[in-house]
Amino acid sequence: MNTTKRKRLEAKGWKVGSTADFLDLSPEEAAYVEVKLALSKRLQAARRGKNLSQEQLAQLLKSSQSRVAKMEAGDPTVSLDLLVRSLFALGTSRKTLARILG
Amino acid sequence: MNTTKRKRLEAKGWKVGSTADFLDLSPEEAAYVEVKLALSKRLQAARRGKNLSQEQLAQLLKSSQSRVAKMEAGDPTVSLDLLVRSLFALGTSRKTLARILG
DNA sequence: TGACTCAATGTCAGATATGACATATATTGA
DNA sequence: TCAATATATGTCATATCTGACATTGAGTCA
Repeated sequence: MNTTKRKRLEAKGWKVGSTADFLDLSPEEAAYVEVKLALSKRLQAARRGKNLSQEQLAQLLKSSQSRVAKMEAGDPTVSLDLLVRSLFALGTSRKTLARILG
Repeated sequence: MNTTKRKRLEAKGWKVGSTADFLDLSPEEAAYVEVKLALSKRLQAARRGKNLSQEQLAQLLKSSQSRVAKMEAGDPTVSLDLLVRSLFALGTSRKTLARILG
């Protein structure tokens, strides 16, 4: 996805609405965004399920509270890599990861 | 994963061997690497299945032949984001993606 | 009220990924 | 064999992501 489109999404606040809202996204781009959002949600759920604060999770990940917040908010500057590694760090299995995506 | 570990992996040529070879990887790191490798393999299979050269795929992705080669080789400098977006660009569905991971 | 914890958001310097390019090494077909 | 074509590998400037920090606001409890 190019930067232009990202900024547009960012401006629109694509973290909150349903993915169907995002106009003029190619199917590939939409799928990619959906995947990221699904992982975001799951990350938050996993963290809450373990009764961890964002700060605590940040320590576990050797990251920062603000980045955790951005991960959970579906911020466009958060990579899939970081989301996936964070989920693994929380004990999510490959199988579960697959379930999230499918 | 930190750079140090990455470089070690890179030096060892972690693209070729089985993932079990990679000593002293935490379970999370191993899972992450395995996921990337699985996607790499699938990308190459998908490309070949469509009888596309790396150069042709690169054009489709607006990337370059060398980066496609690195994606397929499981090069550590290739992000999950790029792999996933590339698979989507080749028509892979979310469901299929999930199957690759699970 | 005020002190405290948690989470959201903006910014930025440094780290990492990227496309592009050069070049080397297959692989293929005549 | 030769010459195309395909793929691998190294490098680099630029783009993007990252952790860290500051700040804000919301919620809780006494």
